[in-house]
Amino acid sequence: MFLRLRARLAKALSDAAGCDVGQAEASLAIPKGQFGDVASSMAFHAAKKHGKSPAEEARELAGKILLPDWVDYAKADGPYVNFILSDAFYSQLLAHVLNEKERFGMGQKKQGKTIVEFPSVNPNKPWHIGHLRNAVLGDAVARILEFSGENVERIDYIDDLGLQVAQSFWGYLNLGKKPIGKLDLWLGEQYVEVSRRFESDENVQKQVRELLKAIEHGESKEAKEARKLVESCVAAQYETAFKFGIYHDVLIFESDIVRTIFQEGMELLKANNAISKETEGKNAGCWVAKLQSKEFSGMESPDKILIRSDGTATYTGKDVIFQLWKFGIIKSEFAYSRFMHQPNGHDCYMSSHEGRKMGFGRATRVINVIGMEQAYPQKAIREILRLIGFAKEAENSIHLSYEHVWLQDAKFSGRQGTWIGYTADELYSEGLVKAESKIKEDVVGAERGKIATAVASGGIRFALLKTTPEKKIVFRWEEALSLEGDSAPYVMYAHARAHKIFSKAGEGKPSAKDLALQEKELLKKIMAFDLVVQDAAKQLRPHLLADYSLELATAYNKFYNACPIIGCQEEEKRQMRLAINAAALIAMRNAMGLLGIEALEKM
RNA sequence: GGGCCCGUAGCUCAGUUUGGAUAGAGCGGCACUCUCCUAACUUGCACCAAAUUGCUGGGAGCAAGGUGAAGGUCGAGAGUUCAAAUCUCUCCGGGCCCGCCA
Repeated sequence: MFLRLRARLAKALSDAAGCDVGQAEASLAIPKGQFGDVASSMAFHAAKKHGKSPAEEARELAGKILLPDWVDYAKADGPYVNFILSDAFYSQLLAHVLNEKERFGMGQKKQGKTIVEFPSVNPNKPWHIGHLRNAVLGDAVARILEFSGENVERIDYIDDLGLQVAQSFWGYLNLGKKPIGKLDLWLGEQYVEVSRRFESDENVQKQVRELLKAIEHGESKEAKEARKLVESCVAAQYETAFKFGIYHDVLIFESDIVRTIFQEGMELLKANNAISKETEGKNAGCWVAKLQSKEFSGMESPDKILIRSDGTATYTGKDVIFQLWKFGIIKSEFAYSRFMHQPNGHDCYMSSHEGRKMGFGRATRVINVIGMEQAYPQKAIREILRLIGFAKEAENSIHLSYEHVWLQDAKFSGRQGTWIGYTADELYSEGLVKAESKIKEDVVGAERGKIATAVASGGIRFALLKTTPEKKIVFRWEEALSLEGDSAPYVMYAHARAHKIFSKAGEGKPSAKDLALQEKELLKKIMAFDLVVQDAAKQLRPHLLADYSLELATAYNKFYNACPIIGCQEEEKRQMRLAINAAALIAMRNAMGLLGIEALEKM
């Protein structure tokens, strides 16, 4: 509810200081330490305007300002104006939270649609820890945007025409081994072997190339068989995704892009003179886009090839067309069929040869969650959109980049198999074992399993989410699976405590009076939730919520220790504390939901 | 050659967009809170998770909870500003990108 409080204070402040509301709003913050509940640095700006000292100005502002009843009083501390919140405000806050419940912190419904594309893993290997970072980041961003009021569509791009898939398919056909166990893992392990053969044996190379060509011609027997293999592999990968609460709305296959929308897209680019066919030089015979903006000026050759001289599309070429489709610029439509029913109750669809038309795509904003090493091609896509006159779409093409997960000194390589031992499934199993060891012995059966899976999944998600995306993560088992300190279980535990009290004694009465320090601190944290959601949504940074949920849990634990709730002798105080407890419970649950951490009622 | 990202406590990281008061957490280490053992004493106190008996001294131990203290040239330097971890410039260290690969 901070946003509402801030708006009111900004109005009063700008009236008193005689300046802009926006500036007044920007000057308002929740300070740390004991400087007041809300603080403004407005006096610095106003003082300059009025030719006074900031301290003098602050004194004057504090005396003059017409305060809403949410504020008890304002005081000047040196050049700052600090506001002390009133019992009326805290009572309002409690009533608001208890009333809104799972809607507490939500933003207003917005127009338009945002597509979030993630994690787009090659369909010939299992997800490893690095892929999981992408998936968890994309998933959390999607949850946060949805909560903040946006209409979100989760898309996964399946590259079923790549060399990697052809290699794996060749191995599947020729190595004479039958798939055992989880298909994605089997394919991944086999791919390491095929890749070795591919590099050392020219004959294998030739066969793989031929196979790739056959796959690219959609009608061939090989193409159909390869597609089936790819679909099975993605289904296996999604078993992993579901363990971590990650779901999608639709899968778009590269082969369908080539078959259904590519032609129209290229015609559009040609018609807008965005691309041209080179007749001489090293790119002779290729269709290229000439990237002329400043960002590309330092490059040796700012021409981006979209169609090779042999007439096939480059990766970037297909990506450009795909991006055009995401914005609804291309009119050709995919056919869709159901891919699978997901454990969250929603069906996930896929583009396919046959099926019905559905309303996917046509977004107003597109967020591609892709590693930062792809910054350049992503920039090229934006530039090409701009070149053909879609400036707004270019502006709304967002590359949500993140750094990779590292193994001490090595990177993950599908080809070299350095991922073996670090799959998302293995991480999850280790997490389960670790979680099991912490659960009290008297918890048994289904309940025990439920706690263990929630802790393993939530713990790993949190470990990957708490760091800002642009920082690389060096993977260490102990840290990824840490259940102490800055971790999901810490938050989950605080929630379970609050729930226990709630289930025993109810939600009390939302009336605040004679608040203790710990009660105030907790209420102020609860108040800040909408601000954090707004920031996280605007900046596309889920780690802000990870931080917030830790602070909230800490504030709750301090409150819990300092203020007896159920056993409180004064009935009025008891009712108030129950209300604070219930409000904290709601705030914790909502924050956890945005991170994809299950809010258990018992641990 | 050009460009992007990172550098904050021993370790792992928030804070940098939007400049504002003493730079925040977690881990590890230290001292408590808690449990057990042991020796002596006996007055009060005990509310929510856990437990059903505890408290003080000595010893040992557990920790998804709490408390306290310790730990900092914010990579270096300069500039802008009333004010710089935050903005600008230069430099240092690390990573990544600039393919008719994917």
